[in-house]
Amino acid sequence: MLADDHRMLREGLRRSMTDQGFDIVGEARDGDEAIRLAEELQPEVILMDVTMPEVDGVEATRQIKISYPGIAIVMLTMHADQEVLAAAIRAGASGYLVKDCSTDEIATAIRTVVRGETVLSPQLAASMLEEVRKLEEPSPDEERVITKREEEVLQLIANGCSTPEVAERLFISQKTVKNHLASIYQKLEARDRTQAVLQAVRMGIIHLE
Amino acid sequence: MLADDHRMLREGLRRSMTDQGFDIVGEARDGDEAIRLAEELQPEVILMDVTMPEVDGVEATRQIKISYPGIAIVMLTMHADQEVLAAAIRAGASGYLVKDCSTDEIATAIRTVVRGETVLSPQLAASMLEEVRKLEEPSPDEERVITKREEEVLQLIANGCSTPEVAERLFISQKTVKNHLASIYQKLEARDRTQAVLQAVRMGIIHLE
DNA sequence: CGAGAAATGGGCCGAATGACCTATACGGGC
DNA sequence: GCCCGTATAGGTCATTCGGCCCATTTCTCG
Repeated sequence: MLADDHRMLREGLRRSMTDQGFDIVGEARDGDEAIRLAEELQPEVILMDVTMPEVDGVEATRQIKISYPGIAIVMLTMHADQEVLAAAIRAGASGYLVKDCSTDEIATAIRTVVRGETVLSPQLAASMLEEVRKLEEPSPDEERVITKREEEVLQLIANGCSTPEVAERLFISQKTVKNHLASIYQKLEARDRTQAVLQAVRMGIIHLE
Repeated sequence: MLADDHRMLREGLRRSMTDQGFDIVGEARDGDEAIRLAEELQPEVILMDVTMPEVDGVEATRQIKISYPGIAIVMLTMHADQEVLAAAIRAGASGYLVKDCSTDEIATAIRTVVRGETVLSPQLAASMLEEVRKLEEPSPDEERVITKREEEVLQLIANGCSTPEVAERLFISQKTVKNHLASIYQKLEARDRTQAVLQAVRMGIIHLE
């Protein structure tokens, strides 16, 4: 079964999947219709676009999987987006392909998911890995709140240095360290070094070693 | 090409993959041999066990992919392990299957990876998602080092309380709070509250709100 | 050229902090 | 019954910490 809001894409998919030996039992133009048709037609596999009017593909997937866990759902998307990918698989999707893949690839994916396996486009597998890898730097830093020097001070404090030790390592006086800290407290709305460091970790400014 | 240190498994794979229409051009018994044979035979796909003598499958994958990015490598493993999965895909593996999957599933996986896509066993896709989801609770707490009371103190400190405030909230004296902190410092090898809280966060004892 | 930010530094002060010592009470386990 | 860990609490002390006042230099940007 197909679920996509673009007629041209649906027709293209229908033709190529039919050529590949699949039967298209129905087509939905939005998430609501996908849910209704899935119930009515009980397809083996649904090729579902992520972005659709009314109800998006992820939500439709969630609802269909609740009622009919046996229906395998392959999400199609225009762009490799880790967030959406995670949401889609959490919703129960068995596959996630970017739309520029070949009809052969889609056919292979369908054959894969009906066997209970999961298929990801390579770009998405990569981006998923990125997400796993970066447990740090979650924020691309909309704007640099903390200056370079302040960041150095913060990092040293996080690494276990006291004020005198930071001063020693940076070759500045304790007073300057305190001044930097005071500035940091203001910017991070912290009232002591502990809160400042925690806030900095949350914001991805500094990293736990 | 096959790479596995168990003869029985290699022979089983060779037979079933041959039945599925694939040609097995070579078999390796360890990671070193896999690297040498991959270079010599230039297989389209390698089915590679993760655990092998000499050089493990992940490292062999990395080295083969550096020299021959065109060779697709499907990792086989006994257990669903997120860490290894991440390492494997970072090393360049195109697929990651648990060994209890059917020969049909392996065949489908091979056909999928030669098309440039990525295949994950559903258990692994699930565990990968878990890893993404749980940005907290990374350690299952091998043993409870910190007592319940100490944990309460730590969490309050992490939430921004000073010693007097912790005392107030827990209805104990400041002195007791300090005693708990001193005990915590010993156990976490920290010398101040900042280090204690950071260490506790690293160990998953407390959570950033 | 002047405004403003960043980085450096000083002094003062009260509160918080951490190290060191002690002590009592309540559990459970050997 | 005794030991040990946990939780409670006290005291002393030097150090650190953070708030508040201030200043100088350098640099960039408009």
